[in-house]
Amino acid sequence: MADLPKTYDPAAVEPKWYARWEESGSFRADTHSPKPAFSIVIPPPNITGILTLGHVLNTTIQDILARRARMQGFEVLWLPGTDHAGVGTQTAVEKHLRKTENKTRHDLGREEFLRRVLDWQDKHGGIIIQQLKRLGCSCDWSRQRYTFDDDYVRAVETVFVELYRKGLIYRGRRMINWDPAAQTALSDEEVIAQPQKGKLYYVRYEIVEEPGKHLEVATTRPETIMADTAVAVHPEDPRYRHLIGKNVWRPLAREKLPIIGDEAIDPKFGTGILKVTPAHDKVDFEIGVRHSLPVIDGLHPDGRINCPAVPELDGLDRFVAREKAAELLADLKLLTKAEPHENSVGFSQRSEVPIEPRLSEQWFLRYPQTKEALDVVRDHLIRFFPAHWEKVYAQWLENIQDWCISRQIWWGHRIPAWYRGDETLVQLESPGHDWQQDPDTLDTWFSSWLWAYETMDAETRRKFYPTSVLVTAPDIIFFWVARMIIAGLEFKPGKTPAIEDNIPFRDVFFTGLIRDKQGRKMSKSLGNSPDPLDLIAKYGADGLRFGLMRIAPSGQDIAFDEKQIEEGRNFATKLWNAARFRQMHGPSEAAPRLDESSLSIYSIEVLARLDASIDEIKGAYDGYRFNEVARVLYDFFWGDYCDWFVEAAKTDIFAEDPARKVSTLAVMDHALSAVLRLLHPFMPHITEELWSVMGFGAGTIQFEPLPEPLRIKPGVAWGRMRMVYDTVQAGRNLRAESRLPSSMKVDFVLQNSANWIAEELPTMKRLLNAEAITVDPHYQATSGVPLATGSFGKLFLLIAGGDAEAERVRLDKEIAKLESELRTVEGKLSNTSFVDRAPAAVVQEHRQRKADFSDQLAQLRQARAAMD
RNA sequence: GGGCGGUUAGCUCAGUGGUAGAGCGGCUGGUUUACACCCAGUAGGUCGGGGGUUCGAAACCCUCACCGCCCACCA
Repeated sequence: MADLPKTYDPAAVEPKWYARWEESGSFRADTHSPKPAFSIVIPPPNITGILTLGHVLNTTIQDILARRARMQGFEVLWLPGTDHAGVGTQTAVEKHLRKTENKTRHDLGREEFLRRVLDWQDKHGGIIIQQLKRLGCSCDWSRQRYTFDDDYVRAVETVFVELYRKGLIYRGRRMINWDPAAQTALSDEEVIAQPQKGKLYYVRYEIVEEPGKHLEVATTRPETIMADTAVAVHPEDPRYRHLIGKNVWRPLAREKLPIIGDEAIDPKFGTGILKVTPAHDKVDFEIGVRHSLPVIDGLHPDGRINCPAVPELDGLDRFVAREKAAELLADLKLLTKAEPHENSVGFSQRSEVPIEPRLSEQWFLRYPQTKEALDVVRDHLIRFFPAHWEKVYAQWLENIQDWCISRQIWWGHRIPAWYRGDETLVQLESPGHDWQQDPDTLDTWFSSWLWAYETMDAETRRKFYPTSVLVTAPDIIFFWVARMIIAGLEFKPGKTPAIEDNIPFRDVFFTGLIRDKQGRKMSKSLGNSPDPLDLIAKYGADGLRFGLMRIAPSGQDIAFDEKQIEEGRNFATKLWNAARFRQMHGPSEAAPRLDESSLSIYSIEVLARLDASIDEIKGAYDGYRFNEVARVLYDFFWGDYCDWFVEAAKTDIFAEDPARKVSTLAVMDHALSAVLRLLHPFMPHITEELWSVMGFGAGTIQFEPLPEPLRIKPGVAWGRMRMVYDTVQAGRNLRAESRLPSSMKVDFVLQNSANWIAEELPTMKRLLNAEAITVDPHYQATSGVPLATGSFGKLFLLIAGGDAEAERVRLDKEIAKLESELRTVEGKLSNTSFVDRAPAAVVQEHRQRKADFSDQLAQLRQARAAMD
């Protein structure tokens, strides 16, 4: 048995064990294993991403589940990989290009740009994998996958072709969300509505048939007036219904527009009249379809105005044009007013600019299996933790719209569609040299939704699909979770066609979001996201993991505080030192023998509490309450085991009776061994190190079975132990209330007649730091003796050496305190700049205090001298 | 507009019908032979407001307020 160093050094221990685990193939999943299967696929981080606290939370939970499953005897597959992250990666490379070469991707051309992306990927890709390893993640790295692996790409394309042939994927000219910065279409999910302060402009449109009379229209977007093709009122609106069928003059790019009636108009908003701009608004587009209105596209793809008829506006950025259009209208005396107005504007999730609703030719998916996807969650074939996410999920599926899957970016899976003139072919291979492939790529999520099974070969799938649990953040419940469920149900990759064999996972655990202390989301731009690698350097991976898990309540947001990580580190140190203490008293037993008849009451107590903790931990795991598991382990180990049991056990350990010592050390071994195993999923490195040093098992802790409760029966021990602890607590309290230094030796008298107490007196003396404890059922105290009453009877505190000794101690304290204060004052007064510059009154006050302190001190010293 | 979370000690959070808890921070005391990344003690809370159910509510019901999130075509 090696000696344990005085302090635990995670930086040395953690990488050592990780390397050994990898070398020994501990994380490898065996498809031929007879053990039952447990599997998780990692939510693939972006290939060029770096580790965030969110990843730490997410992957620590997965690691905990995987490691626990191994100890429970499952064959575990934790399948890792990365995502090519289409828009995200492309944006990063474009930004870099602009900064270093002042070029856009169009300057380079598609081929060269993609070469640059691959360079970028080679340079930055995979960093996050190394970081995950540093955290201790027990993924089967031999199976690492990438959404851009050749066969994965082929699978994505095949799915596209298949869905096209089923008629579920189609190409159409429809209203989509256009990102003018990235210049690509986006799905509805990639648009984030944000309240925006703007103005509501009231614009007068002259009625053609009634010259001089106007209709007033309220709009937030005067720059799109040139693309108006009608004005609309509610057909029942008494103010305006007689005007339906007449016309107005469009105030910019003057043109005759019909006044139409449509139910979609809210008579209570603004003036109750809507300008209809079918090319630039979803509602307007639908109105346009109902009334066969022409569609005028008044914007360039980059968001500039496209309207040569109004040269003042043509070519201006849309937001500049908004101001300018208002000015033009004001000049024409057609702007009545502009009042402040707050409305909700859709922003691109990626480029953070307002999206532009735009009519565009794109590829769409009509979602299959939506009803089935609802059913599997509602019927709990797939269980959500916490369950309230079921409602959010259902709400989305019930209102689902077709998914715009084509993107006008270059980094991604190419759409397998081929064109020649008016002909279109959808197939994997090019039909011939005179055919042009569709230039667009697919939404990244169109590849991610196959992740749960396309990362596995047929054999692996037979053993490990469906996966046991998915651990993810709730912000991708629609992007990923829901779509994976749909993909599983649609493509049926399972071993039989049965629904339960094809859902991608049985449980979904939604983590919380990590926020900073002010409750803000962690973000790069705010700079409020600590680098997990720094935290690992400071506190160790185990400390970070445990600290984070202890404050991560199921599914609730977490306010991050580095203090919590520090506590995780402290807990690791505590564990280390408790093991050191055990080790100092001889070698541990791998299989300690516990003879129930010879156990001390403290042993029985700690074993019973261990039993209870094991039960609580199991219950907490069943509900994915990881913070509860961590809390139970922390409380049991630090409180029950270290603070009470070890301290009480010292009586036996330092005493002469070998039988009691052996028994107590056996209990320590049992408890430590159990704690190490229970803790291993949370703190894999230190537990492995201690397991090995203590010699609890011949090999790695990773596959050791978890401890089972002994079902120890406390009998009379519990009551006795409780009484001892109560006495100790009361005695410590007495001592503190009497303001005695904790180092000062004191005597206690316990007024109690139980004869078993004699046996426990040495332990009570130790815990109370008492010189002596006398048991006397008939003790008569003189008045004024401090006393406590409780289950133990009465406890009296006697100062060894009598009251005089107590007084001596008290005086020494006060003298020391006064001396210190006096030094402070004298220090100030000897500082010339203080004496010269401070207000005279302040200096005077200090002099007074110096005099007072000196007087008091003299008196105290005199009194103290008189006692000797 | 609809939905979902949350509001408990200075801070971060536990606690789902039975005497308000932990850690940190504060204060007091401590070189007790595992650990100062520690030990002992202690102060601090009309559990967001109001109403109701109950012998009893932090917890259950109603309502309001505030914070956060999600969904939604009010220009």
